[in-house]
Amino acid sequence: MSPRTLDADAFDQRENDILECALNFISQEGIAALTMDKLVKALPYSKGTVYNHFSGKEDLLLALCNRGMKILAEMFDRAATFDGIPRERALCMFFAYMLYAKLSPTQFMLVLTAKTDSVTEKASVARQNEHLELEGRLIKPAVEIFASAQERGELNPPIPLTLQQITFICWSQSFGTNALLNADTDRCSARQGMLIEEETMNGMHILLDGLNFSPRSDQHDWSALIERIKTDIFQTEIQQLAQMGVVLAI
Amino acid sequence: MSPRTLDADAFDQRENDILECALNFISQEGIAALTMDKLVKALPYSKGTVYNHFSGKEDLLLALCNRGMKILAEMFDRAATFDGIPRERALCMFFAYMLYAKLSPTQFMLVLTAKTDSVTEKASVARQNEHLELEGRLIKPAVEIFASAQERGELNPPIPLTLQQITFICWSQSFGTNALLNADTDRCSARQGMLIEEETMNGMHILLDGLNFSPRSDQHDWSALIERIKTDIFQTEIQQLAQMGVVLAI
DNA sequence: TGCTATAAATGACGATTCGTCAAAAATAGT
DNA sequence: ACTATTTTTGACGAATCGTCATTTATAGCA
Repeated sequence: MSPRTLDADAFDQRENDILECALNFISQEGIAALTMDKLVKALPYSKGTVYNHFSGKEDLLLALCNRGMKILAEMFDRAATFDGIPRERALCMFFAYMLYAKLSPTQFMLVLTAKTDSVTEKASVARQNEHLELEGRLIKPAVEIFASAQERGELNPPIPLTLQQITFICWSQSFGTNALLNADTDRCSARQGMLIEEETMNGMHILLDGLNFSPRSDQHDWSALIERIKTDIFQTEIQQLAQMGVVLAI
Repeated sequence: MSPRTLDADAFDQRENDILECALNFISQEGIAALTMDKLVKALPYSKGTVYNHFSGKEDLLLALCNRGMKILAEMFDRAATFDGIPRERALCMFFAYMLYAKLSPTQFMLVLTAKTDSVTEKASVARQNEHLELEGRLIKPAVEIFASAQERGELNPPIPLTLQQITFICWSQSFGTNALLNADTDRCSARQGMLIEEETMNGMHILLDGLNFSPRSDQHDWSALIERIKTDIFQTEIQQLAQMGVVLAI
């Protein structure tokens, strides 16, 4: 009556295979060079199967972006567990964002692509909802850090702001810095000599000082904090960067 | 011996026609729907002629982005002439950025597209150099404002920063806010209820306070400043927004 | 072990899109 | 009117997209 073949996790596994293959391709050849035909050729599956997972190229790109955001969410969760005062935890979180941008530049740049109309217009609704949910999940630990700071009286913005607004402002800063500095930097005079790791920290300190988030940037040993973050929380990521030949400037 | 037909400004005029047509198309149908074939059909020129101006679709998009940046540069120049203290002029400038993003959302979003690899990889080198030069031109008046503030002793960052770094930090903040809030906002909980005009100003005040850029946010009548900016400098733009049915929340 | 009903995978196909280039049209001097 | 040269044209081939009729694989059943 009902004999059939269903896949349980095999489906997810295969979806991951496809995404992994697409990421490899993009990393080597660039987004522009990725076509569904070429991707299929590099895959042990057929075109129909790929289209069974993704409604099209844009949907696949957004899925890849979301996959990266899950990794980032995990890093954020880890940052939230950092054993320190709220301002230290906040810095740890945005340090994680910068680390992700350096570690997976291709996937980070997909966030830009995802915010582009071309994708917004063609990716599947389900995938876009997933993207928005992930944004919410990313924001959450940050809001909690600011909340705990507020409870402890360590956060006193000069103008009335909700926790969401405070989080959003920091997110904007961090996003902007990563987006602008992840692109080729040498040729633009305005960005010449800027390092993503330094400017992320500079921007954050200025912002947190502006929020009256104590202790202020000149009342604490922040370089010691960076060292602790690097060894205690993100040792794995630092090692991965080292394997890529990247050494942080801070 | 040498009889021929050359175009002087007619060439530029036609290039502008093409861009205008492309912008109309994108505004109505979206970037994804724009194809060279359709664009040519909507144009009194042939495909070869269009390709005589632009090396391809990406090149055209970047040209459109650059065209918008020229308008923005003009707005920045106007902002720099604002008769006020440095912090007022700085706010005026980033107010202009926000205004541009609201006034020409399509063109603002093209900046994101322009930073995407697909474009970076396919647009012509000349167009990309133009883009970088325009970025430099945009930054310049901002640097000068911070320089004058520094001379007057009104700018005392808690950590040592060059004028370029200070400018970059503010640019990042502004760029991030505009980019994140220009996209559809309702569905993401993290951005719910956020207004681009409010958050731009909030972010800027926090940042400038963090830079010890006097007078601080709570030591001056900034709402009066906004009114002056709206009537004295950007009256035209405010009217254009009004015609679009948009009224600023501030 | 066959047999069957259904799910899943396949890849050939038509429709678009891109960018090119040989041919046609336009132009200014003679 | 003729000519040398620039400019425009749009038909073309290659590449890409997404679909869908067909084929293959599988699980239960006799």
